[in-house]
Amino acid sequence: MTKEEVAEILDDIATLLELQGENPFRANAYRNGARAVKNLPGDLGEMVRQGQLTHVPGIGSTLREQIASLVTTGRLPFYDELKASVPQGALQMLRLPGIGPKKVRALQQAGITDLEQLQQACQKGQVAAMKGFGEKTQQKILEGLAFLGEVGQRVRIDQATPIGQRLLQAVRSFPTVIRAELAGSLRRRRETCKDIDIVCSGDDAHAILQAFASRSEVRQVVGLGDTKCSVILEEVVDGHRIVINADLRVVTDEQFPAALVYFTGSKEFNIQLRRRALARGWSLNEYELNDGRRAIPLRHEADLFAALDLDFIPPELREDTGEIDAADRTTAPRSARLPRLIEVQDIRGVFHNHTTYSDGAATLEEMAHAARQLGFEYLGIADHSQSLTVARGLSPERVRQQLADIDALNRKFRGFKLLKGCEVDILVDGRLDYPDDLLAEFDYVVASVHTHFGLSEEQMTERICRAVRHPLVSMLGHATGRLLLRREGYRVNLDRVLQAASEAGTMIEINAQPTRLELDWHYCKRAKSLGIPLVINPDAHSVGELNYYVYGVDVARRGWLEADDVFNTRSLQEVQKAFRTQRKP
DNA sequence: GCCGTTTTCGGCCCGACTGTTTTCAGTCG
Repeated sequence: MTKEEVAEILDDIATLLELQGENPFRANAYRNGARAVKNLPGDLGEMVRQGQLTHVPGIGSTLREQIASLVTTGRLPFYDELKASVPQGALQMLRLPGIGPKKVRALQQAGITDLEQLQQACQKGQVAAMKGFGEKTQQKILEGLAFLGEVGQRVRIDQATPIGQRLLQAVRSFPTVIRAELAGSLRRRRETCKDIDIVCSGDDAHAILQAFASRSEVRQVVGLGDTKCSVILEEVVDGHRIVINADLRVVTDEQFPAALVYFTGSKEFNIQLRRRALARGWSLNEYELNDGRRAIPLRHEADLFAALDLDFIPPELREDTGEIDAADRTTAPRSARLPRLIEVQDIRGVFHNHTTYSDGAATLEEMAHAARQLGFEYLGIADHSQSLTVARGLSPERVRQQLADIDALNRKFRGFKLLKGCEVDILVDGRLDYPDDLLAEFDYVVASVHTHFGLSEEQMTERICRAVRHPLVSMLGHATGRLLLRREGYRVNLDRVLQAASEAGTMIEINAQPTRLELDWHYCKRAKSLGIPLVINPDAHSVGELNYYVYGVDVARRGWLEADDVFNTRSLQEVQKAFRTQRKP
C-alpha cells in the first residue's frame, strides 16, 4: 500500500470520527497523521519494517500500529468497522455547503440517511422543523443538492489563474481600494484550487464588497458581511464553463500584511506561525501581530516574518513541511536554509514536445519558431515511438526522416538549436520500444509509460525501474500517469523509482501539462535530496502549449527546487555535454 | 489521538458569518 493510500485512509477515519460525534481533536489527530505520512521521506514499507516511524511528529503509538497494519496486511479492522457503522449517504451529505458533521449526525438520527431521503424530507418541509435547522437551511440544502457535482469542485490552476487575475484587476480598480492581492491556494500555486481568495485594503469596505458582489460573472452571492463577501462565479475559460467560489476580504491598510499572510495559508502553516508567536507570548491573527502590549507596525508581509525572526517565506513553500525551521534566524548554526527558488526566466529550453510527425498540431518549423519567440536557446523534440499507434508513433524509418529534417533546419538557425529526442514507450516488461542502435542516434531519450496501467504496484515499479536503469534513457517522462481531478496515477512505488534513478544517473521530468503536473511536488523535494536533476517539460502538442512550462516552474518551486536543481536552466553547451556524459559506454 | 524549557493530564489556532436563536452552535477557512 502506498503512502498516498495510507494517508487517504487516515483522512477517511478522521471524517468518520467526526460524523460519529467523536472528540474533534481525536479526529484532527488522524488528519495530522495523514499529512505526516504523506510527507514522509522514503519508502513507507521500509520505514515500518525498520521501526523508523517512532520519531515522526504527529504519529504516536496508536497510529504507528494502525499504519503498520495497513502496510503489512493491507487491512485495518478499526477502519472497516468504522466505515460499516456510518452510512455512505452521510459522507455525501458532507459535501453540501453549510452542512457539517453535526448537522449530518442530526439528520442521520432523524432517520434521513441518504441524499434521496434528504431531498424528499426537504420538499415536505420536515427538515425545517428539526431542532437546529430552519427554513433557510432547508432551502440551502435543496440548492446544494441541485448543484452537487458542480459547485465546490476543485478547478485546475490553469483555469483558476485567468479568472483570479481578472477578478484581482477588477478589485484593484474599485474606488478606495489601496492594495489587493490573490491569496489562498492560487497564490501558493497549488495544482488545483477550491476557490479564489482575494485580500484587499481600502477605506470603504461596504462599497468595495457591494461592487464585488454585483460583478456580472457572479452567479450567486453566498455571503455578504461587513468585511467579507463570498460568491459563486461562472465563467468560460478556453471553451470550458467553470463554476468556482470566490471570497473577498477587506481590511484596513495597516492590517493588510497580516491579513495577506493569514489568507494565503496554508492552514497548517498558519497554525505553526501562530504557535511561534504564542511561544514568545505574542498573538497573531488575521489583523495583527501583537506583542502583548501593542500591534507591531507592519508595512509588508516580509515585516511580519522579520518580526518573528524569520526570513521571508515564499507562498509556494507555506505548507508546514519544514519551511519555518529553514527560515528561522535564531537557530545557530543555521542547519537548513530556505532555497533560492527557481524562476520562470531561468528556463532556457524544454525537451519533451510533439510535432505533426506524431500527435502534435504544429510542424517542426512552427514549434522552433514559437520556442525562439519565448526566448529559448534550444527546443527538444520528442515524438512518440512506434508501438503507440493511437498517437501515430513513429516507425524507425519515419523518425530517421525527422532527424534529417531537424539537421536541415538547424543549419538555418543562429543562436538556437533543435535537439533530437524521442519519447520512447516503456513496454509492459520494462523494455523500450526502439532498439538500442536507434536510441543511440538521438541526443537524448525520454522514456514514458502509456499502456498497461493496470499492473500491480510491484510489476509497475519493476517495469519503470528497468527503463530508468537503461543506459540510453536520459529522463523518465510523466512519472505516474495521473490526470488531475480525473484519474489517479498508476500504482507505483515512487521511492524505489527515485532510488533507481539516483543510482543510474537518470533525470526525472516535471510534466508541466496542467492536467498532469507530476512529478508531484512532494517527490520533487525527495528527488532533490537524492541528487536527481529534474527537468521541466511542457509535453507540448501545439505551439500554445509550450507556455505550459510556467506551471512546471510552479511545481518546482513548491518542491523547493533552485535553478541548479533543474536541468533546463543550463546552457545549450552544458545540456549537450551532460547528455553525452550521461551515456557511459 | 498527540504531546510536553509551564505539563504524563489537559490542553489542542481563531475569527467571520449564518441561521436559529434570545445568547450561541455550527460551519468555514
